Amino acid sequence: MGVKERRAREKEQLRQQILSAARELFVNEGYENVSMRKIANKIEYSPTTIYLHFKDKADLLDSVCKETLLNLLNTLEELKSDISDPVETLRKSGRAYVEFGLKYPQDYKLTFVIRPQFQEGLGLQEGSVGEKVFNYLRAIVSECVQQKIFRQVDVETTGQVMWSAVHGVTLLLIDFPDFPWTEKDKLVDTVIHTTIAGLKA
Amino acid sequence: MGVKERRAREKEQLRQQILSAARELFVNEGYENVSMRKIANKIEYSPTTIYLHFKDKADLLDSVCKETLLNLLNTLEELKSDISDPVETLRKSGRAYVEFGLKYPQDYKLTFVIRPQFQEGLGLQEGSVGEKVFNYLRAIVSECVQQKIFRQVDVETTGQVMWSAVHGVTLLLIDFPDFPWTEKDKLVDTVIHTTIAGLKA
DNA sequence: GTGATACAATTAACAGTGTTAAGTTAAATA
DNA sequence: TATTTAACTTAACACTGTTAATTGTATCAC
Repeated sequence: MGVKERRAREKEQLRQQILSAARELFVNEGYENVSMRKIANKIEYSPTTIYLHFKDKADLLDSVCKETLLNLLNTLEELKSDISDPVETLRKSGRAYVEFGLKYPQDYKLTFVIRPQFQEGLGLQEGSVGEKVFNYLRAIVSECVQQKIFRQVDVETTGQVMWSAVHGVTLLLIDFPDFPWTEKDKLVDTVIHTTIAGLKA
Repeated sequence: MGVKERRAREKEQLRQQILSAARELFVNEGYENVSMRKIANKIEYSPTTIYLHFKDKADLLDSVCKETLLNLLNTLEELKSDISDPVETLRKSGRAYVEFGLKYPQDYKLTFVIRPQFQEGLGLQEGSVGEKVFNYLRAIVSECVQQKIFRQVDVETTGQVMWSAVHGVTLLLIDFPDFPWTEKDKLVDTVIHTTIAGLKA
C-alpha cells in the first residue's frame, strides 16, 4: 500500500520544484515581473498546475517567504554563543541579521516589505516563523536586562528598538545603493554599537 | 499672444488632476492594484491621455513620490527651531519624520520602498528632493557635532544612523500592524531617545 | 471668411496578466 | 476489463500597460 505514500512524495517534490522556481524568478526579476506562466515554463508544466499546489500567486509568495524566515532563523541560531556575554551575542546577531538581508536583498524585501502588502496581518502572528525570529532576539535582550547591563527594564520595547535599527539600516542599504553611504561595515557596526550604547546609558 | 500661456496652464491643470487622482488611488488601493484605465476613469479622460503627460506608470509614481518628499521636507522645515538646542530639534525632527510616515503610510512606502524598486538608482541623487531631506537631517546633526554633544565626529555616519532608526521603526509599525508593539508613542520616543543617547555616550 | 496647421484626445489593437471551468489522460482500484 | 481517482492541460474571461493610427477642434495665416 505504498502507492499513496509515493504519490504524496511526488506531490511534495513538485511543490518544492515550483517553490524553488518561483523563488529564483521572484529574486531575480521581482515579484511583479514574474507571471504564473513564467514559473510554469521554468518547471515545464502548464500554468494551471501551480494552482493544484498553491491557492494563488500571493500564497506562493507566502511560502517563499516562510522559507526565507526559516533560513534567517537558522543563520541566527547557529551563532547562539554562551549567554555569559549577552551583549556580544546581541552585537553578533545584529550583524548577522543585516548581513543576511544584504546577502539576499530581494528575499529580505519580499519577506519584510512586499509580503505584508499582499497578506495583511500575516507574518508575525503566534506560532509563525516570524515570531520565532523575534523570540530569538527577545531572549538575548532579556539576558542583557537580567544581568542589569541595560538601563531599560522593558524587554519588549528594548527588543523592538534593536529590531528597528537593524531593519532600518538593512532596507536603506538595499533600496538606495547609489546614496553615498559610509562604508557598509562601518555603518552597520555604528548602528548596532550606537543602539546598544544607548540602551546601556 | 496669451493663447500659449493659457494652453500651458490648462495642460498643467490636467497634469495636476491626473497626479492627484493617481495619488488617491495608489494610496487607497496600492500601486499594483491601480490601472491606468482606473485613473483615466476617475478624471473622465481616455487612458491614453495620461501618456501625453507622463512617460509611463512608473513615471507617474515617480511624480507622486516627489510630491510626497516635498511634503515631508515642508513638514520638517516648519519645526526648524533655534539651533541653540540642536538635540531637541533632532528629537522633534525624528518624531515628525515618523509621524509623517504613520500619517501617510502608503505614501511613505510608495516613496521609500516601492519607488526604488521601479526606478533604480533614483530618489536621493544630487539636487533631488530626497537629498534635501537628508541635508536637513545632516544640518541638525552637524550642529550637535560642532557643539561637541555627540561623541562621533563623523557627521555623515551619525546622520545615517539616525535615519536608519527612524526609517526602521516607521516601516515596522506600518508593515506589521498586528504585532504586539509597545504603545506607539512610547516606542518611537524610545527609539529616538536610545539613538541619541548612544550617539552622546 | 476660408483653408492650413497644430495638437489635444480618442479608438483600436497587441501581447501579456491571474485565475476559473471544463475537458483529457493515465494510473490504481475493484 | 471496467470504473474510479487524481494529475494535468486546454480554452476562455476579464483585465493589464502601452503604441500607432485616427479623429476632432481651436488657432493661425491669408
